[in-house]
Amino acid sequence: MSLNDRKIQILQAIINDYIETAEPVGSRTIAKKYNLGISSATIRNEMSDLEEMGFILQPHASSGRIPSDMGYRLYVDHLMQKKELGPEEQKYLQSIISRDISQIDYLMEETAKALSLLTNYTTFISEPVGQRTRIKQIRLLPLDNVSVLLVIATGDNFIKNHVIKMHSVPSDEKLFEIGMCLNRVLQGRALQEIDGAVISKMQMELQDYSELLPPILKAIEITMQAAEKVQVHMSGAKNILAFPEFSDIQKAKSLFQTLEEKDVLVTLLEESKSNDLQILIGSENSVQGMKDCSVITATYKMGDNTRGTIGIVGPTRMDYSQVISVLNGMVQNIEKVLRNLSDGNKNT
Amino acid sequence: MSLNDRKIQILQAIINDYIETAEPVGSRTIAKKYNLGISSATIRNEMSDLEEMGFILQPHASSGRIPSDMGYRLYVDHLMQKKELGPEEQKYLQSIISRDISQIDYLMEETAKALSLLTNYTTFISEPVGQRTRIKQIRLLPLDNVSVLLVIATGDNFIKNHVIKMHSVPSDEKLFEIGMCLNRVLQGRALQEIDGAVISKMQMELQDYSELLPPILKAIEITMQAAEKVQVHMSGAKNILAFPEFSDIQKAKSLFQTLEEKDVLVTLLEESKSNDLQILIGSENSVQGMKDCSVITATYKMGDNTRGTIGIVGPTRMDYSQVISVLNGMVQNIEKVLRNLSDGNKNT
DNA sequence: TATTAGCACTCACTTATGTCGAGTGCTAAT
DNA sequence: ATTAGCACTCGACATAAGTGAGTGCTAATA
Repeated sequence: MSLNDRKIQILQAIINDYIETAEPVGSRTIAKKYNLGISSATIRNEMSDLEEMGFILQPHASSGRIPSDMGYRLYVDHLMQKKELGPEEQKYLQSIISRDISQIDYLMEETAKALSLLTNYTTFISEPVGQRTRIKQIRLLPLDNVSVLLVIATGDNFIKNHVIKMHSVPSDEKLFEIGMCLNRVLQGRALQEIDGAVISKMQMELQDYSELLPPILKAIEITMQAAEKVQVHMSGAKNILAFPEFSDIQKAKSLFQTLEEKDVLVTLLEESKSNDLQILIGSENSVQGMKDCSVITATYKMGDNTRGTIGIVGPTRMDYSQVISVLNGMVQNIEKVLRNLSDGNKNT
Repeated sequence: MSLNDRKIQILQAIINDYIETAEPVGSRTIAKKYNLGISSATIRNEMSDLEEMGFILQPHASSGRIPSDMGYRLYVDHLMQKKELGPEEQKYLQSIISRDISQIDYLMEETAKALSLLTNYTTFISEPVGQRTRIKQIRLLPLDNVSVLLVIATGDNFIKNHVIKMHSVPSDEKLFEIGMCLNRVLQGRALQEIDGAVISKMQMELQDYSELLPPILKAIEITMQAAEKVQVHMSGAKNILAFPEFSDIQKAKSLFQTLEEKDVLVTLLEESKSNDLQILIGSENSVQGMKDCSVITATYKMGDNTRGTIGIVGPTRMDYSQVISVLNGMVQNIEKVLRNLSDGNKNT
């Protein structure tokens, strides 16, 4: 029993129909709707074979067939034809990009919103992260007479701040001096590389300010820890409720539960980071609680090794080709915006 | 027909029972469960009166009664007895606070999570905002050979950054000089107070750097605009799905829709800011799409005039007294953390 | 030999019907 | 003023019958 052309045609028909209607599809429907030139009886025989091979299954005896995860996998890998973006979608993507976005979290928020609106699935997206764990530059600034501002620029040009409270604030010059010293010693280092040796070196150099060093080091630690945390933005969670596969409130609730745990999403996105495009269908997904969903992730780059990931979650019966095309379009857009942000607007 | 003691007892019984069971409560239930020393027939007569007065209503003829918004209002204003926090709740609140939280958005996130966990309702919380629109201090720092970092401290000691890209970066000293000038002119001003006069004054003082001023001003504008946007964090949206009043997927979906629009939430929280505690019951709520919900908001302060608001949304049949006690406890906790943050840990 | 028409059978879904129980309002007795 | 009693209402639930989309199998056909 081989997967001949006709079987593939039938499988394709089943998948297309099921993606559209969410109803198990029967032999007669296929015979009528898709002109394959064969009768429903023949289709029935072929479907029986397809089921035996594991590409489709029956929710219950004497019902139509639905694609299995394996069926979707075949579809995604070999059958699906790539859709091009429609003009109105293209226009919409443009309109997102055209606005003046310069705050990274705002860009993330808007992107997620746009994607969930376009696809009607749930979107999440992680900020671009690269050399974020390395210290590029440190500064100390006097803020008022009890506060010193610690500014740390990380390797991927993200900025983190921390206000340090002190009983008395050293002069601007002294702070500058301390800052320069910190810079000399810590530049290029990650948090976990700041060990005893490094600290005692700083203590040596900053003997005159020995009482200032501990709070500053503490602040650096806190700040770098925060910097290492990857932010993730989500949008369109409500879309889940529109799908018949989640009309059971319990199912919807448990998926929501999963989506509310940011750690899970971060892990998921981080794991996908090495692939430009990754499709996880149903049980292929390692996240418990998403076994009934498919997740499509796409990675966007921002020069060097700085990258972030977008994920779209939907029922396994999702419109893979549409999501992929929208995702590709969006990745291009984001990369364009980020390029503008990092070197396009020099001094103008 | 007056609202005598007995009627109030009955109303209270109805409300308590309905909050607990979500089922319309009948006269016989009350007679059996609450020992009021009167028969179900008498209760029936009183209930008929209470309905006429508008405190309760019948979902359909020949069913039990449920409280009306007006009934809840009476309950909240006069009948409800304030609950004290249980020991395990108190402990839980302590455990949230005891952790070392120094990043404001992390504090918000954790607070929201804790509240939604404790109450089983949906929580949202806005960051503390005060003199955020006023510039307290401006600095310019060289970052690398194409980037200058703009640091703005706002009146309420929040820090905003913006990376400005330039073809060539002036020396440290020059940037310092420019920064000081900006400081002199802009300190204490809000974005909308930077008018033509102010700008030309800066142009005068910074003649030598005339080509640098426009991008810097642009960056200041963008940064201050971002600073004015109030961040709001939400948690526990999924809890909505557990309530029978939202077992209709459509209803749940439309509430989700509302909750996903951050602007709506921000407005809601901002409007409540002048009250320490505010309770909006069902139709009292001005937000369309929340007419079937009650919203309890509490405001926390952080010295001066800096304050933020916490909101908890649930069905009108929510456990008002529990939410209020948890909310009060949490406000105290947050204020403690914020106090520590702003002056408790001076130089230690 | 592959295909197809025909047929019996399955099973979810819908509709109709009856029963149950919690609840009400009214009336007459206490 | 209160209460017991009674007729009535109406949603919830269970049962039964009918419908339709679907299947698998068999025998006839190209």
